Amino acid sequence: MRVRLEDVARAAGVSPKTVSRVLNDEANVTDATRERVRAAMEAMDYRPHPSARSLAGNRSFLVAMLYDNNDNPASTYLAEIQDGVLEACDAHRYSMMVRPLRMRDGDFIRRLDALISDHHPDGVVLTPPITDYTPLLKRLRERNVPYASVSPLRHGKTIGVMMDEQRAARAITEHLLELGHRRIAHVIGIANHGASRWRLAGYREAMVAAGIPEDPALVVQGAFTFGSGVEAARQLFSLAERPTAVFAANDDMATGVMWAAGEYGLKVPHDLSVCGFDDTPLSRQLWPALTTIQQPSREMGRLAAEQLLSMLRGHGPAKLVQVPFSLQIRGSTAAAP
Amino acid sequence: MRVRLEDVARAAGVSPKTVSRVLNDEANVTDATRERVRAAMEAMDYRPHPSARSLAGNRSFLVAMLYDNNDNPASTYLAEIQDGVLEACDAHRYSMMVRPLRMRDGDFIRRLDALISDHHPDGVVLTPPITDYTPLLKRLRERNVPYASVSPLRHGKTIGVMMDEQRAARAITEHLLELGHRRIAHVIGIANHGASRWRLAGYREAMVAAGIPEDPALVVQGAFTFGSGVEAARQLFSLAERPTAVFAANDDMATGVMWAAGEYGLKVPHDLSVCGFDDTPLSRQLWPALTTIQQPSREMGRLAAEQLLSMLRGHGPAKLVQVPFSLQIRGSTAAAP
DNA sequence: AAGCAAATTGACAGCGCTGTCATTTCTGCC
DNA sequence: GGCAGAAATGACAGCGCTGTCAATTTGCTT
Repeated sequence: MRVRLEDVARAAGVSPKTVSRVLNDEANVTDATRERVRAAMEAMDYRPHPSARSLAGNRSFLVAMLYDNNDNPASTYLAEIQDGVLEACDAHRYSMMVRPLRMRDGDFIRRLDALISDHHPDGVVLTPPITDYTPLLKRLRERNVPYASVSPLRHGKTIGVMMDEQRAARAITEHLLELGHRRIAHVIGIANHGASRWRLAGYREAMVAAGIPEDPALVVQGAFTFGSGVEAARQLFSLAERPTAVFAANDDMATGVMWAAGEYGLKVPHDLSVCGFDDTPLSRQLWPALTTIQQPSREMGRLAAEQLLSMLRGHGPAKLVQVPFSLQIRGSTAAAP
Repeated sequence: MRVRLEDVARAAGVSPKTVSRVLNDEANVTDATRERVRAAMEAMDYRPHPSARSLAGNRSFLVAMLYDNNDNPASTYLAEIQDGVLEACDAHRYSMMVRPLRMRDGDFIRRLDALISDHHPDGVVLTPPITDYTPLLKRLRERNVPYASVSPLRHGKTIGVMMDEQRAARAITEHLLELGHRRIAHVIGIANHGASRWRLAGYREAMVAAGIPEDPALVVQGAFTFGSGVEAARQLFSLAERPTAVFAANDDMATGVMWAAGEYGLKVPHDLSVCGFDDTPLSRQLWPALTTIQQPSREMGRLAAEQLLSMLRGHGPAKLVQVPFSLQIRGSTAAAP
């Protein structure tokens, strides 16, 4: 038989309401009472019934994680964020549900409404690129559902987590410059994604600072996929004056660049330096291993959820926390030929 | 203000209980009444409150998907299954929660217990490799939680979904044999995973049928990762008598094999044919594209959940459904040199 | 047309919690 | 020591549904 709050109350010699107060960390309970109740809960292995809690308390203890599984970045990235969000939710005894939302499909606002009406999440975690989709943000505000974002494009009053991607991109470009490279190409990610913009901006910033005029032929469009990296690289390698280094906006594209280098008989890193962004597991498995920027995706998911939860629980003002990046220098970059 | 069941009842001129019956597709409601109630629900955009439903009805309308994020196969595989499970749950208005369970950690039974006590899932979907972990299955039965499995190792009374992986592996090996290959190597996946066993068995079956004696040097251990594929291939390419074809137990390892081929100056498919298993997005992006077995992961997730739900809803006996595979012949395999 | 079983519908309590507000118990202070 | 005000605790209703069982209606027989 299930242990109920009432049973705990009887065991601890207090009223059910007091047990409820302890359960919810409310004020106005003496330490002695609190301790007694805690002990009773522990002893009886009491587990509050989430449905009863949410029915009576008018909150769901549910966080929904929204992602776009159409236009999405690498699925390992999302999987890691998901793990992080889950960890934070678990820690605070919230449950989490995941929700794919295809923004290209027209009905996503209806699907969002259905999610809210059907499940009443207390809050929502947004992942790129839907962190930046204005109609969606608007609807969430209208419906009064708090949200936290992972790597949002705008940093206004948004809460969540971000990394200084522009500075990271600048750092990795500077690494190439220090190795003596001058003709450094950049492969852009999907247009309009914040990640693409920042990384391009960081690349440009470093080049300008080094006094190298921009060569438009060296900046080519990709789409975050391996295949788009291959395409972009073929374009670059067909140039009369080839680049000696390529900075791709993510690891998948960088891998594509390395693949294409093989096709053109270019040895990495001897003839061509390549670097990426994200530090996916793949990047370490390549040979040579890929120089890249480590982005702590799992941790970012955790922190975003943590901010959301601290807001939901009224623990002071939540903010947009910044996580550090780290430049992982590996075998794919070397001195310019 | 929220529309409640009572409001619908008033609008339809029936008792709340009757609306409840319609909501739950129960018997003993005349078609006329049912229709009237349905119309009222529709008109008022009624959404039942899940917590109230589960509190009163003693069921949660929740399905948990369990996976091992430690020892896991490619995360895209899990992501696809997750999408499929979600689709099925949505269709039947169940909610879904995901649950990583690291079987290498000792506390996974405790974590499973916590999941059950905290969230009361009505059922559980198991993904490889935890489909086969006996203590876990035992605990689920003890706790009386129904489950469905994706690609379970044992096919006893388990419900869920499977593919005839052995026959698929045999088919792809036969494809290599038809191309004239005799020295065909196999890279095994993580030991004990059902996938590894079946694929090895299918390979052997085809070789035996073709009358080719097994050369133990051609069967090497891998671990489903790109890196392990590279390692395995290096081992194979160092052999005095190299294989002319390699069948790797999944696409990631096959990609590793192709990578290593580049290191050894072997042109795929001219000098070496390579094939994989899974038909991951990556396999199409490679050049040459990878010959592989298409496994409908998303569909498998959906079907497994569908079986579970039909069992939960008492819609006849659920079973272990089988999905077809399809051999995707692409550029990475060609006639033996 | 009466009579009976089966089908349909409804009344009501209660699932396990929390919100509201009343009550009791502590403080500090003159 | 007595009193006001704050802090701690408790009583009780009710969140939105469903299970149980009783009441009513329907369909069928004879």
